[in-house]
Amino acid sequence: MTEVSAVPLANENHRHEEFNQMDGDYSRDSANFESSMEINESSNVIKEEPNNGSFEENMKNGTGNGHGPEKEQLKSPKKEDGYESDDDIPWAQRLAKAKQNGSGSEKKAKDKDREKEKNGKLKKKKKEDSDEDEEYKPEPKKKEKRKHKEESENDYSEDDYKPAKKKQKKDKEKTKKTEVKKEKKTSSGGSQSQSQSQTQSPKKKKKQEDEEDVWEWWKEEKKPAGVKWNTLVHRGPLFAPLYEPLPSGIRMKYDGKSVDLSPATEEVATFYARMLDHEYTSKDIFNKNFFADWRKVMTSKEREMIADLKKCNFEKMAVYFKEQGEKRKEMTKEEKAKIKEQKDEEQKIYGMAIIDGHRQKIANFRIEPPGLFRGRGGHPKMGKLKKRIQPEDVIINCSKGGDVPQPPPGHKWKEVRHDNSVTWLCSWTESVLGSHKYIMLNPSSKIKGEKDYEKYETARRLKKRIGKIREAYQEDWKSKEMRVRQRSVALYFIDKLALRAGNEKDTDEAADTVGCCSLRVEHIKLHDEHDGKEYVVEFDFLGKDSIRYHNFVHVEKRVYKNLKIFMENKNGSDDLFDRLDTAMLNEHLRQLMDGLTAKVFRTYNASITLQEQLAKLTNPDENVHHKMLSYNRANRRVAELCNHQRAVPKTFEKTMENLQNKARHRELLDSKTIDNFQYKEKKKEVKEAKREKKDAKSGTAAHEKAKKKYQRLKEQLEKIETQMKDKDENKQIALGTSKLNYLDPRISIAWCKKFNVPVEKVFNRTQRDKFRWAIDMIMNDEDGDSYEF
DNA sequence: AAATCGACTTGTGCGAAAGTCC
DNA sequence: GGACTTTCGCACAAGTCGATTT
Repeated sequence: MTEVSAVPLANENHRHEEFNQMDGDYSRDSANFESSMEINESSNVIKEEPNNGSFEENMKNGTGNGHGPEKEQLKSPKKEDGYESDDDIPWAQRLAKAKQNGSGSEKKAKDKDREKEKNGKLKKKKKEDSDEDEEYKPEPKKKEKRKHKEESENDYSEDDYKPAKKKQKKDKEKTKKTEVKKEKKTSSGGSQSQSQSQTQSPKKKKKQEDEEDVWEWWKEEKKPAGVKWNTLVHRGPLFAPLYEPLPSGIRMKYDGKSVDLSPATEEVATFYARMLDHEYTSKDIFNKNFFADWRKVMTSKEREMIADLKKCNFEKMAVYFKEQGEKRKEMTKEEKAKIKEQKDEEQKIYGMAIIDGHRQKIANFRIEPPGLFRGRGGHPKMGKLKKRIQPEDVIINCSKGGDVPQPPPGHKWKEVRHDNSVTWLCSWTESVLGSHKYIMLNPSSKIKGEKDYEKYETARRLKKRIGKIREAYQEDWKSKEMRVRQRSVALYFIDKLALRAGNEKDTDEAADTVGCCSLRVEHIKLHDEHDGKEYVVEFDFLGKDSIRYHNFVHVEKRVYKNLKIFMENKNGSDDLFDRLDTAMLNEHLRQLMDGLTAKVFRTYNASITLQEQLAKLTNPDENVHHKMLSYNRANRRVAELCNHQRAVPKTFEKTMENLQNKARHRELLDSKTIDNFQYKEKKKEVKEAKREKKDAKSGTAAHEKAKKKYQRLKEQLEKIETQMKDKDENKQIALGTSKLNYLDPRISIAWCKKFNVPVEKVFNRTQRDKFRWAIDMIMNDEDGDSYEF
């Protein structure tokens, strides 16, 4: 199951065609070009929001933010759609550059830029670079000059989204807005959100739509770059419940004897006890890390006594927790309802923030409880103690004024700040890796939604330029400069295989995983010929979350030869791209297109693949059920491309086993079980055939026969395999991640619209909340019909 | 100019809730 | 109505990428 077959995207030409064909879909209207120098300069000036009534009520004390009602935005020349030539560096960006260079004219700035580019190239030009088979000495360390200074502003100049088309419908839409509720409201009577005319499945309980207000931010003007909010009010984090010491009968044993531990020591012991039947506790690093950290919280007496983890017996604790778990399950309805009510209450109080006058859900308002760090893969820090977070560790970020959240009694915050250039509400430093953790808003919020929208807009812009970009990097395969060649080959992988960028990482701090730029020689194998294709690169490495990426990919001859060169005179543990890192790559990409980075390719290729596959697989005459099958298959192609396959879930295997046993006993075979039997049977046959083939003397007729049989059976097996795969398509591969993070929701929704599939079939409640902007844009806009499927 | 930091997105796994089956 | 499955949401780890520090 680990092997990823080469995805259909390998066919470059085909893809090119598709892109052009579908220009109308993944395209945009001419930019609504709002940026101006003034605004860029004063990006942190706080601007008063156009207020809606409830705002004041929510913000009882006003917000002494010192914001003035200034709202002048300089009109700048509208940029035409296009983006074709080299001259299309966004206007505002050029200005910024010009300023940096101390030159007033954008023209000059550009020239200077070109000069720099040239200089950089000349400087690098060495004798080593002759031609394709040049000899090149790998650098022991990658050290490349960064030639250009970064842009100082994130300007949104060129391709800001347009506020959705101003249609007359808008007024009607307005009525959909649910009331913004006051914080105080306790009357949670459910019957007031009748105005919701949304496509709601009738059987779904009216899930009290009272929480979040519908903020149609995509119809509003955008804030100047860098300003994330004008007012932000929230209640701070909800801390983990305090530790409750175990009942006196429940004790750990050391060396066979029950021991009383101090509360702190006991607490940490319970973390371990809870994980006893997890694989983690069998790992040396885990135990070593745990024990070291545990000892740190022990009293000196305890430390003296407890010297060996192996002599610790947590069994009694573990059993106790299991019992508690059982008890929880067996609680009465009333008890359960009570707990739920409590949770809802917490959600109401802590789970909401008011941002620019709108109530928005918070994603993770509960502070992570203490526990043992569960790193993935071979993480060097696994088992370390994740300490309890106290108010004194927490930084609060919110509006100035009286609505600053109060710390729990007897405590104070680490800091309260009012930084509207960031989106987080609270932050703290986590104790294992020392990295930052944040409380942020839910994906349905404006702040997240807008960012998501921008992401897909960038991907759309890439669509228009991808042809040229591909031409350019293919040209670079022949470059005299090794650094350029490496860059172009890496980019090719990122584009073709949707690899991640691959930042360097510290192996003392994290598991040894790689992405494109950090690939090492040992991660690829070159096959002059494989499976009937020539120039095949075999990738085999651990990527994010230590998920294996294993793929055989046919590549162009030039790429193949380049790889050979890159690998010359290197050890397996040497970097494949020794003259490249993500910073350089992204800097190059930024020069090709505003906002372009490595990850945009993943978004773009995922989205275009979905659209392409939907076009190919959808049959308008089929029923909704079949159409959904097609949709899921298209989605699955994307998941394959992104390598979002999860190991066959344990539950799935178990299910199969159970089914089989049942079936045997009751002779009641359902189709799933039959498939599974067939499959296993066939597999056995194949194995046998293989052995027969092996046993038969080569050259003899028997051998030939066995070989044929083997081939035939193998094919049959493959057929069954794919059939099963189809049936269980949604279980073998995790579609969720690509659906949530890579697929432009507008494609899915436009597809629904065109083929009369209810959106609810494709997106569940949460997803619809997250993608409300897209649903609105497509469903209420004739643009929605311009997608070609 | 590299190393580190900070903020944010992407990813998996797990537990609870919801659904299904007998 | 209880046992088992499947789905969903959340927790939180692990990436990306630009900014800041050294």
